[in-house]
Amino acid sequence: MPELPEVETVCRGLAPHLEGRTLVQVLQRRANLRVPFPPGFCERLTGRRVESVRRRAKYILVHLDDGTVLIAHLGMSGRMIITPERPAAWGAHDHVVLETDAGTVVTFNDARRFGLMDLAIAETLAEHPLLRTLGPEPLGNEFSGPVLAGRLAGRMTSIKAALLDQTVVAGLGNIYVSEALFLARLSPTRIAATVTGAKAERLAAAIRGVLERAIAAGGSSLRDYRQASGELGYFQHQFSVYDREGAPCPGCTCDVAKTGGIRRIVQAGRSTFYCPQRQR
DNA sequence: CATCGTACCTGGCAGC
DNA sequence: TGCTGCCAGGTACGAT
Repeated sequence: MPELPEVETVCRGLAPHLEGRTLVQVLQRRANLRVPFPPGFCERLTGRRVESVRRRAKYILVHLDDGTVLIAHLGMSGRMIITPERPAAWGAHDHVVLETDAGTVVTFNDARRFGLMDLAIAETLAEHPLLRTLGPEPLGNEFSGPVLAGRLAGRMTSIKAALLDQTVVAGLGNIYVSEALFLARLSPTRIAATVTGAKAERLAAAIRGVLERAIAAGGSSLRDYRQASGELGYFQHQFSVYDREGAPCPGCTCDVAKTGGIRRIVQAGRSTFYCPQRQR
């Protein structure tokens, strides 16, 4: 999955093809993804004009002219494929198809089906169960060291696990949590509640910085992730620690033969990568 | 509430 | 060349 930078990249790729266009045909090629589609899914979208394509956390939000909002999540393996016309044959995991009055076709493809689509009403969007409990947007004006520290207060779990919790801060995933903790020089095993003051300032700045740089690079292309345009992102070449077990720490000068370089541990069932010398 | 383990689903890859 | 087991960007849910 795509984390915040990949979802942002997908939204930016979709916007020019969807905004201002009318959805002339919507196909739903199976009954459910991670959850069932809402009743009347295709009918409620067909004939509607798209006003905007936005992002909240890792959700894509497509606002339509009647106040309906299409909520889409890419899960781990979801992709939006844009083609100038309907493909000759459907792919094995092409689940939803949106065709615009320009003839452009957007196909939602998701092999693992951890993604989902739902419909909401614009006026009550923030109260939707999928969005209601989300923490602040890390690229928003309201996000800061003190805000982050406040949301970590009282949390006795690791800072790694806390940052993966979308109610603490929205949009981070397994890659960018490792990267942000490295940049902030904080150990992933540190108790979340101990990240206060200057440490929280460092972490908030690291989160914002790494997400901004990843978006500028078009996201990270690992395995099946691609931009909506089909292009690869390039941020994976800039990872400091993620998937770099045993590699030299880019911030340290110590001998890899002695330190073992970047270390991989498992927290809450997921890989974490970090430099034990540099991160405390 | 906070926290943890588990489940969901498919595909790619290393190792035999 | 198979086969097997492990791993993968996420989230929800139940148990404690």
